Amino acid sequence: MRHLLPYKYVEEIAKAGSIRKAAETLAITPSALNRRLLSIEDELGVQIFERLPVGVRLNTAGEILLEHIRNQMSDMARVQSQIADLSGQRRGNVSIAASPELLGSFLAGEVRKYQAEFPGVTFKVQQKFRGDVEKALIEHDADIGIVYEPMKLADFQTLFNIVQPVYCIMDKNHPLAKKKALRLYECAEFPLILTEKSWGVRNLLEQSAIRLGINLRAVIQTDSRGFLINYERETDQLSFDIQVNIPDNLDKRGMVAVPINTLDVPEGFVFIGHLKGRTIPVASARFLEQLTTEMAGRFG
Amino acid sequence: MRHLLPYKYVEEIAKAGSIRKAAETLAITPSALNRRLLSIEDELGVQIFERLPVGVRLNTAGEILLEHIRNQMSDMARVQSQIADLSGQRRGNVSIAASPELLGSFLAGEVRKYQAEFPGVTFKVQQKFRGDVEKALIEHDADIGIVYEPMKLADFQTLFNIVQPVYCIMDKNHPLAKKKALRLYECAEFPLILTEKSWGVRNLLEQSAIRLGINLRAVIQTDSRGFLINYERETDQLSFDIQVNIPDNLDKRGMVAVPINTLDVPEGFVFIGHLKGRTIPVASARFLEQLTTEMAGRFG
DNA sequence: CAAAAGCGGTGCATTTTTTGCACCACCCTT
DNA sequence: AAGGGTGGTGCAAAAAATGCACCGCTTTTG
Repeated sequence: MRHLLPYKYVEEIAKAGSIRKAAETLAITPSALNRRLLSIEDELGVQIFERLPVGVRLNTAGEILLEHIRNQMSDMARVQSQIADLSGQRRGNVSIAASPELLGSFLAGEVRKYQAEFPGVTFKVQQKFRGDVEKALIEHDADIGIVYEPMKLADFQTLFNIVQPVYCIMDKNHPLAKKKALRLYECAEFPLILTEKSWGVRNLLEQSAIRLGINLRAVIQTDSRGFLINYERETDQLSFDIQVNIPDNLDKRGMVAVPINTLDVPEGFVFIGHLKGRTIPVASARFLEQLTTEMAGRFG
Repeated sequence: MRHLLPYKYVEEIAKAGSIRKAAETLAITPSALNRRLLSIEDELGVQIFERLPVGVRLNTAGEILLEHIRNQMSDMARVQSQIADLSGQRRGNVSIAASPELLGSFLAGEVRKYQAEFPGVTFKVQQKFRGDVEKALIEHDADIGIVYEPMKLADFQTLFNIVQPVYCIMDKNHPLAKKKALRLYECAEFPLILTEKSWGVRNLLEQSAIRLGINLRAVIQTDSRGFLINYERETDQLSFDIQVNIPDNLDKRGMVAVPINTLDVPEGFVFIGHLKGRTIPVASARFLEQLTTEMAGRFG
């Protein structure tokens, strides 16, 4: 859309913090970009950026305008998506910001299923920690937010939520493998594979450990789910995950998943939704629908 | 805002139903306007208007786009208003769509009071019948809606509502003038000054009359409040209005207002609000605030 | 039934706008 | 004091938008 090029320029200048840098990434001359900015400010009657010796920075007026710009651009994306949908073609981009806990096999499977049906739809999946999912929505960096144990939900329009108990994953020959449910102190006797503290599961475990006076001993601490998958574990080591991520074929890999007593470690909540007051593009809305239906069917 | 000129063009073409006519009111050549439209459709990848032998008409895609355009333009107005407000100047336009019942002395007084404080603010006051107020909001023809006895409120965000009983207005020497409250059959014995049936007050009266088996005899029927004000009435004639429109100095004009028994004629409701999901400009928001505060104080 | 009038669309010359280049004044870091 | 960074500006070139004249078409009019 050529007519909202000025918007793109403002956004880029704000992001780069300098006209010259923005001009570079926009592939135009600083002089041209500068003049466009001046002309916008002229039309608006006020400055949008305050000029610093090292560049420019948005002022209050600029922030108001930038919010409008972001709304406007993503609403235009919605319009295009909706128009494309009219002619039967399902196109567009589904942009998801999710906590790392939710980026497991489940989400990947759902994306694949959706793409098989609508090959014209592209996906953008970003990993964001609990507090940052909402931020990504606010900045229109993502249409859909999926959070485990969110920190706040002020601008978050929840469309679906579900409880997700924490499971302990171990070798099928592990001493605890035959139990129906585990107490946390039982787990604490073995070497643990844990994620970073910023993950929701780890947070639940730590808080429970503090409350119960238990010390969790991490032999491996990582923030990478990929590493966890590829790591060939010792038979006595334990790891943790939420229900949604436990694959059906876990036993074929010689592993089992045992739930942890919810009195010890409370169930966490998964929230799925979008930014309050937004109408998201058709493709995103449909994927959201598929996601929640599937979740409700499998874990409701 | 030069960059949303294309939007203005699309809106005007849709309104005019013909490129040539639109070009005339936009003061440009039909050729130029046509090319702009073609370029927009080209960028969008689909036609926005279907071409008829007698002109053009929006298709579905065009309607989706037009809704976006209207949202976008009025949100830009809000941004400008908010930015202007930052620098201490209160500027902008307050656009009101109100039922004729509410266009009496009260609203006029409030507008005057507000303009005395903020001379930079302009007002646009449109009279709309009950069902059309909401329509004006949807089409972004007005920021604020004020309705008496609305027909539906699907897209209406109510910020304030208040009951408004119907009063009977008469000469101070009228036989009924000394009463505390009137029954409808008492009024029906005298010649009545009534508004058109599309007015909410008239509607309330008619429905009550039907229910009670009373016949209302209108000696004068008008849709003009101005006429009512200037009409020098016979001493036995009765007119009706809602509480909010009864001026303080009514007795100085030798008239009195007597409420009608609410068992006969139920109280009507006044709703004040704006379009759902909108953030209205600062000036409008402030005026809305003044309006509701004043109403609550005087009639709450 | 033919002429006239209205419609959207297009080629071309003209006008307006935007861009790129070179350069200025300024501030901070070195 | 020098060097590298910043935003801003005059001027010529490039690009985009516009107006004019005209086409093909359909509906309306006489």
